[in-house]
Amino acid sequence: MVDRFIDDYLLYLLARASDEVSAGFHARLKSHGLQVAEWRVLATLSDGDGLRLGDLASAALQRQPTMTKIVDRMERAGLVERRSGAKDRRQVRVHITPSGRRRLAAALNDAKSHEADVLSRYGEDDSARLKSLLRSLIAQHTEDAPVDPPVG
Amino acid sequence: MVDRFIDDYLLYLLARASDEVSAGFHARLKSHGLQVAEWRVLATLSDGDGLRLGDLASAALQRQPTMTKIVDRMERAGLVERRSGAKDRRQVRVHITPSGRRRLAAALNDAKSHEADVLSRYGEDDSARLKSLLRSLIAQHTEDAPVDPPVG
DNA sequence: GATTTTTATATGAAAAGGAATATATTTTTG
DNA sequence: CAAAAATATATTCCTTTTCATATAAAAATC
Repeated sequence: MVDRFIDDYLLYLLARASDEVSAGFHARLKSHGLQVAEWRVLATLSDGDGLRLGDLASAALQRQPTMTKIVDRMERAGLVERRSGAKDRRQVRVHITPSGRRRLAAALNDAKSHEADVLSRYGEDDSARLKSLLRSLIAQHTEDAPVDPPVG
Repeated sequence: MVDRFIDDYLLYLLARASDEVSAGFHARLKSHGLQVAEWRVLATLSDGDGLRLGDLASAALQRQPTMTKIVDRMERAGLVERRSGAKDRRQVRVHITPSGRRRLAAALNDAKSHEADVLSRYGEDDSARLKSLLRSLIAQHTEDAPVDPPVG
């Protein structure tokens, strides 16, 4: 059981940690009437001047056609709005609405207290180390789009 | 951009790290004709005497009704089989087949080299620390099903 | 500057996932 | 031991996602 490859496999540990640690908060989100991706959309749009739909998709860890539909839903719900802003008329900039902002505020409180609770088991050092390692993993795979990817 | 709450939010860092780090390997899986959950099923069943469907579901980070359908598919594909083993006749034990084992072996090679590649940027220390922190997060949220959950 | 290529978003059909519940079996309780 | 509660898996219906591709606009090329 403990000697299976997968139990020490980085990708599995990451997925499982994400899954288990998030479960409680994601249940809270549901009670706010938000899906996980919708929460990420609101949190991403909270400041700044809107985001292009494609950028929003990658920020929320979704594919572009999925984000089109998420924004459709959220627009219907009045949480965000599309503005055909820029000079490039293909682009759609998505903005958070006042109603979206209110919804976000509620979820944000839960997010903060949940995170504090999770990290309360760790000291400053370990908390910082954990986040730093995660950030480094993200950076490693974001910056470079390798011409000849190592394993494929 | 860097000062948004979400960019320093543990749950987002975990999800994003998992997503980005896994992307390359998951693409490889697809070329082996495997979905992520299917790969986890095979890797989980690789040793031992089969697993109950429900245990398999949580090992593969899926819900039980989803796992029922995954096992349906994989059984049709000849990768696993259901055996109505135990004394408890409600239980279904899922076993990997020789064909499933062959498919697993191919994916396993990719998994190992991919992980080695990801971790090659880190020393022994950081690699161990990362895995240890992840394991600790998992343990924290697995062991205890708190009677009165902190945030909900 | 017309044609080709690339980029951004949308659409549509099919696959997958999720919540609630059904079914079958076992365990518990009185 | 009969009735009730609990457990394991399956099923149904509905929502969401995915893949491939369409559409529209900009950029690049000749």
